[in-house]
Amino acid sequence: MHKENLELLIRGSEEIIPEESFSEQIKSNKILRVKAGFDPTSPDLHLGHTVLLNKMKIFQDLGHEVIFLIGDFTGLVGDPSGVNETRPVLTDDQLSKNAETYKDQVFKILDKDKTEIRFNSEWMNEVPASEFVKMLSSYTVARMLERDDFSKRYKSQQPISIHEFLYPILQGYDSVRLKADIELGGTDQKFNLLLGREVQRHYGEKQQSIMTVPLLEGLDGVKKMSKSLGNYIALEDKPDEMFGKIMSISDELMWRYFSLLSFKSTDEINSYKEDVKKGANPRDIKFLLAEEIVERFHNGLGKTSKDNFINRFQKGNISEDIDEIELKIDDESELLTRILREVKLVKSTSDAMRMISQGAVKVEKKKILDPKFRINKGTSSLVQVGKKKISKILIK
RNA sequence: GGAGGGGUUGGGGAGCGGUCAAACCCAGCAGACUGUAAAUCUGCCGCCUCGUGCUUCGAAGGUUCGAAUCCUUCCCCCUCCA
Repeated sequence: MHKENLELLIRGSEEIIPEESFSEQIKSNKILRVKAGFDPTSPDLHLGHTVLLNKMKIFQDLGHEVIFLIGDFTGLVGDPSGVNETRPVLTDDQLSKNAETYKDQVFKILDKDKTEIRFNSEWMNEVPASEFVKMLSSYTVARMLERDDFSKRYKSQQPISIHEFLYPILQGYDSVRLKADIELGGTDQKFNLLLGREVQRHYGEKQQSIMTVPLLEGLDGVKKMSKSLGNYIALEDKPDEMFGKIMSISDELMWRYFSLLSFKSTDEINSYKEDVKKGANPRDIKFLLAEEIVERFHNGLGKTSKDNFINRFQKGNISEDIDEIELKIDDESELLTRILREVKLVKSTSDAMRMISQGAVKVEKKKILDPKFRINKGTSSLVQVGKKKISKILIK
């Protein structure tokens, strides 16, 4: 029983420190407090986050107390992990808004009734200065500078603000306040997680064990999935969009996604690999992945998305249920370039001009090459820019 | 506080009085080819009313027919010394 649980928890994780105390904790039969922190800087949860959330869910299913900590206070500081420049400081307003959005999304995976949601502003706003000093004395500048991202920035003469040193310490202090037994995080969080142990010791508390999970690469297949890099698949993405994004990843990356995101068994995944080796079209295997994931976040729509996809890209049909956008104009007709900009199919008029000159723009499936092309009032037309951007626009 | 170096279009990084909307690389976008994959090739990659148009090179002034390039002041970053 214990052994099985342990295996279940370990599977897919990157590193557990220290391993012995972790396995003892699991074997102890005690209900453990498992903490994972989220920075409310990007309001959209994406697939990258789900690797961690899924792990949290497993702890939850085994009866442990899972704490979803929203770092609204630490968000003011900004996590320096893996960043080569100082992060911009967010306003209170942005932070609270982002935090709310998080809450809505996280229960697509976690069990609402079994999850403890906390904000670290809860205690951080009340910490007296004397306590703050004590907290900061738990670590040294020298050790802080050993850390990879800091030392790189230091060497390459990039600025490091003092408040950035605070972040890992504050995160560690959260563990003290929450009496965390285990803290989970991405591999980029290793330093922060470990520092939590130091802070706990400084406060005479039991030290947490830490578990890191792999970081999911973004659509580009190289950098980690993140909102700021724009290479993400959001949980809130529409089914067709989600399906399309998954289909656009490279074949290589697909296996990575299978192992980190799919709930299919390892055996099953291996058999897919065999199929591809024997000549199966990787695209068809990718369909399975895309369908599974869309299905998970949009109940019952996995199959529909797949059909839409095939229809649109393999058969060249354009599905009927494209949202129609209305655009009001003053004159009897309007320049296509302006329409494209208004409807946000392009980012500027200049961009529209470029797209047209490159033959990327189609109206009612006919390529438009005239930069002065106009559309009359009262017509509804299907407008495409490139392969992916399609809108039905009603000019009023 | 002192000495020196530096801030250029998303990132990196040239330019150092006109030929600069600004080399080059990366990222990105589009086209061809495809499996909306990868690779490759081609083009684009500030803004608009698309013109010998307009606004850019940390900010504000100044010199000049002409400034990203020179001068002044200010802001910011880095290094060394204190």
